[in-house]
Amino acid sequence: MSTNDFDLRQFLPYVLNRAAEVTSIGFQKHYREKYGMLRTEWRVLFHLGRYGEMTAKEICARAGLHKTKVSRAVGALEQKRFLKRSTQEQDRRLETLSLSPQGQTVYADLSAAARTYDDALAAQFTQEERDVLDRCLARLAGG
Amino acid sequence: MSTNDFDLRQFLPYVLNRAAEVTSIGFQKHYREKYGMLRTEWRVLFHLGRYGEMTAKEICARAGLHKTKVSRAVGALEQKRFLKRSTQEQDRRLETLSLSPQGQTVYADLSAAARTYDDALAAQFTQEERDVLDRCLARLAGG
DNA sequence: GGATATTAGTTTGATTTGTAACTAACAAGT
DNA sequence: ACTTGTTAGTTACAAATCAAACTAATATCC
Repeated sequence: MSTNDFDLRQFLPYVLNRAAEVTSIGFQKHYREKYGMLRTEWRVLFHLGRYGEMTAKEICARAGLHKTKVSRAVGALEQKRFLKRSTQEQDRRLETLSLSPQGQTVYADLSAAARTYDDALAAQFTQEERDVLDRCLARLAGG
Repeated sequence: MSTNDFDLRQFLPYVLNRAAEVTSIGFQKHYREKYGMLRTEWRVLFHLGRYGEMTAKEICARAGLHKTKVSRAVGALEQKRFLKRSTQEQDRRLETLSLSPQGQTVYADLSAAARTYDDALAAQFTQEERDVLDRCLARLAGG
């Protein structure tokens, strides 16, 4: 049981983190340089743009984000006029969040950039590799 | 070109990040709860334990970490008495870093835990899936 | 040999994140 | 109605990160 037969380069949390960092930095410039957004803001914007209006709670659940992160991201997106809040009548604790027209434009731009970026990443793999990769990552992330 | 045919769940940077977060949190308790270490400290310790003594510069290159992160991690590990520094004679800017006996014990414990943890993760996959996954991640992380 | 440039590593201050306590609205039992 | 509990979201403070400026040692150019 030597300690020397364990290689960091095969330790999944490590390799996943490095791959995530590398690929994230590449995409970051799209939302950061162009719109001054943070990663969580981008995720929140994406969820609203892709899946339609919803409450902060729902975003937390779908995106796997803590409510304080979502709260701050929503505040920042509101300041940028990318999203609107409207308190629900039947339960005034709940706010329905939705993108403004400007937010929708930003979403359209960024989702197109994301697709292009993802295609470039996918070009490194065969179709079969990509299928396996997606399947494995979904299993890891979903649990 | 609808914006609605792009799914976040197939966007590689997003899925990689979620998988990395989920798997990292699971392993975190081993180094955090037991030894009060941070993720960067654990990475530095691991590099020294696995690959032998080296300078901070080399750790930066191998681990893909910024020098400020390494500097702080080295300071923290030194305070915990897990590593020693020794200035090189021929170039006194360089410090050779190496684990103390105590640090080696910690490394042995954590690398064993890492292997167990990784085996549990790997159990979700067939051997072929795991091979493809490792290959793809290495390609993404290495570029 | 002395000015200038590099390099290894550290420190500082601003930004970002995490944890936990907090407010406000609603629900439910008595 | 009124205490108690729960839920949605915010705020406050501590911890962590990032970028840029800094120090000290060495290398290089004239």
